[in-house]
Amino acid sequence: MLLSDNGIPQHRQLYEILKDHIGQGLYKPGDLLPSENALCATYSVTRPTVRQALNSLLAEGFIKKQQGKGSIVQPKRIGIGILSILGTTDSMPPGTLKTRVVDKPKVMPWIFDFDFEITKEEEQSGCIRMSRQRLVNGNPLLFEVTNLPNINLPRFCNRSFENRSLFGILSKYYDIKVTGGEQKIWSLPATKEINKYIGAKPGEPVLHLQKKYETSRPFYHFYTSIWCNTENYYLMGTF
Amino acid sequence: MLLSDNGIPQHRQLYEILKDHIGQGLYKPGDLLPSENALCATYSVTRPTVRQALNSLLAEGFIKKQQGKGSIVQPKRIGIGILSILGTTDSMPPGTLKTRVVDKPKVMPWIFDFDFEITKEEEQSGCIRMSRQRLVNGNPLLFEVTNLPNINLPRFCNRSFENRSLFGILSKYYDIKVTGGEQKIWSLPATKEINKYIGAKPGEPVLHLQKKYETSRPFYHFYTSIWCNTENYYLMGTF
DNA sequence: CACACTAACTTGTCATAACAAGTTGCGAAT
DNA sequence: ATTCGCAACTTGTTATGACAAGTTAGTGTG
Repeated sequence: MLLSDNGIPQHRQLYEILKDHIGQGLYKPGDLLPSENALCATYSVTRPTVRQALNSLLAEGFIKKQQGKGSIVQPKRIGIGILSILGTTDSMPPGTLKTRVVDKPKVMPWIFDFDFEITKEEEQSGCIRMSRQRLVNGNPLLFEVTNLPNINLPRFCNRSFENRSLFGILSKYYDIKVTGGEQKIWSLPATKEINKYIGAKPGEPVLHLQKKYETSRPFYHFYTSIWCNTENYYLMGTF
Repeated sequence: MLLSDNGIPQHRQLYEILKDHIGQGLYKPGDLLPSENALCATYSVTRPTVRQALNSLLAEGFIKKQQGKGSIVQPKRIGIGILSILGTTDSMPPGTLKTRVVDKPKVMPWIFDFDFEITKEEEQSGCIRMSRQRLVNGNPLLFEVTNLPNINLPRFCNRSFENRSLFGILSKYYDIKVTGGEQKIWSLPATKEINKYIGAKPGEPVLHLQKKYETSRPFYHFYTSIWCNTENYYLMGTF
């Protein structure tokens, strides 16, 4: 079991493999991952590579590390990683999240209902805007509006996003990977509009996130606004 | 300028130095830090050490890195890091945050108004509880209740926390450093009690965080609840 | 003058090596 | 049977070296 020489760094490949294994239950919460040296042997890489992969898993809360003991798999939690670099889909245990497209992606002028500066080039290119509703265990919990600059994304508006990950589509078809970003968080009363999608009665407190994502394509950013009904669920993160 | 051989790892020392330099304005937003090789030479360490320090600064949003260019100092933002591993005090630009102690630290039985499990040992030891109000530019914005297990913290209740950092006191006097943690975030209506401290009228949406901190002392955790008035400010983070 | 190329930077990735520090289990001594 | 201590693990830290990949500024050509 070794890693080929495509363009993807080895530590990234190993990260994906281990994340999948944890997601599939091959390692259960409380279990130890194979030791760093064991992973080195299994995948024919060296410790710096393995440690980079493990540090990514650590940063996103999938494992904890304890010196002298090992890498301990953490229990899956609703919303883990939604505050970190993961997309909404990747931050939920597989199967718990359903996505319903409310407004299909459509090219339009920018609507500045989010609070980040965009560049002139982004503004002139126009905006691809879509909105999606997210259901956790059948309950509508999140409403998400995504704005992407309309730069070199052929056929984007024709793709299906029903129950599929935006991050996955950007990565697979356009080789755009999310490298980081920033977010703003606050609390506000639900509006009638929001009520329709996440079932929070108008006036009830709702969690609001605005995110700016940076990507592997230079100067290409995109922006999402998320409204979250936190009456019965909360967002969770590790640090 | 070299780093001595005390117990603190070199990458940690370099991290602190660079964080201070950025905080003091020696490097301004948009500036490049010295290159990795230059830092190696200046502090007589090697690249893995420098890169570990820079990665910590990156994770907490103080810098961004760009391949081929360098490490770019980021603008200071209100609340940066409050969602990450930094304490409230360390996550604000120096001078903007004032702390007022509402209830001095006091030993008492645990009050489970927070939503984390604690161990039997923690429960039996009792709890040191304190509450503080945080003012940003003179405006009361945050109300913070801290619960620590009463285990081997001599003279803790006699110390002054007025305008001082809990993280700093734990580190300086008890050699307890925060190594990580988890948090839950949701939105709820302000109560009369909360209204007194952060000026949000009862019923208005308020941001609520509950944090569990893990420390360098094995099995020692502490817990904070934070209420935040987000009418005019928001919390911000990077990822 | 405008453009293309190159050299000299930067960070990113990865291999190899050694020792420190924390954890665990086993075997010997009590 | 219990305890102690050591050996064999684990991750943490740090050094050295090499090459890949992205940026920038200057150089030379058209």
